[in-house]
Amino acid sequence: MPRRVIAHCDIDAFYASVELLRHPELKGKPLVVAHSGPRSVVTTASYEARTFGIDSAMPAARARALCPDAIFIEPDHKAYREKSTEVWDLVRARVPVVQQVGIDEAYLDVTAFEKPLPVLRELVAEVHDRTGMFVSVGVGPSRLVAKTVSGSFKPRAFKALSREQACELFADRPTRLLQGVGPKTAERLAAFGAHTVGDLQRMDEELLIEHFGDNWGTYIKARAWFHDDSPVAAPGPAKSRSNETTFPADVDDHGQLEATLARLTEELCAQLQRKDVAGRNIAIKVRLDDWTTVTRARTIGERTNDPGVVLPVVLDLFRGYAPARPVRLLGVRLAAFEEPPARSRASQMALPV
DNA sequence: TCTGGGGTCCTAGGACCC
DNA sequence: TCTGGGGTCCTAGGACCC
Repeated sequence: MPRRVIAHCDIDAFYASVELLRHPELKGKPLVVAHSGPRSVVTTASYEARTFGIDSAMPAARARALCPDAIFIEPDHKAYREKSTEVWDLVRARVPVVQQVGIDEAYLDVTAFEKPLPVLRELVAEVHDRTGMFVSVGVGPSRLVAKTVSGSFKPRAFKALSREQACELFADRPTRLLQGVGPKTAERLAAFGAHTVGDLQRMDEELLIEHFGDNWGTYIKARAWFHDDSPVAAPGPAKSRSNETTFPADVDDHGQLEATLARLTEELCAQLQRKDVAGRNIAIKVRLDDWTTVTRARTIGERTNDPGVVLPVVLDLFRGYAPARPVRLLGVRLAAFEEPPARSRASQMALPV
């Protein structure tokens, strides 16, 4: 793998920062962007709110308990999309290889620049001047190093680290720091005594492979040493689209559940029609009051985005499962957007010439 | 204080075909 | 009466990410 210079750019407290631009009088106050429902979670907390222990994905009710004086703002996704476009258009105007990840993050391959850091400095300054957003930047030989650096030094991070420096600097941090190690893997690793990145670095690879499988064992061991050769590449077209909703209170009336499935299906099909894609795989998702999650799927012969075709399948899948407990969440999903596979010889022969 | 919504990728097992 | 090996497609669940 030839030498690479990768940057990870992350807009600081993105949604909260957009709100502060529109409501400058709130500057310095703890700000929480979250929907108002009883089961909503925090989308973004300003850094003032984070000092109270509030963080993304936390139940909004808990955030309110932690900081009763925090100002809660309903998300305005249209405004965030527009601001996001402004920011990443400026980035793409200066850097040709950009992989956007979500609304507020991107990886940049800046290997081709003779002096990447000054280029990135100027970019951060320009983005702030023209959009009001602060971008944290981590730089390293891989996406993993860049991402870990930006995440560890934000807000307003600007730092470059070699792989060796990352191995040393993050050795005492929890394994969870590594992108790819989620709560479950961190828990399993802890059961082997691997609590920190350094512990994982020292762990016997054979033991990891034995317990985590060939792929995953090799992968997390490499991550602990910050080895990562994944390229910065624009993602391909979407492989699936879905629409789901959590009820404010659990629902056990099947009439109401089916009406919700009909609405979700209509909305999803309308979205697919706007994007001019159609799928052959139709799936439903049902989450019960005890948090068990069940999916049922069916692949049909022809691609479709017609609710008249999709809804009967959705309802059939739902009736086949017929949840016996109150339902918390319902979802509908379409996938398999690519051309159907070539027909088998048998079915070809069955067709008239 | 109970835990959103939109995605991706991986695994395991079964059906079916050659 | 017992029993191959490989490949593809599909379903269901789970982990993870933003």
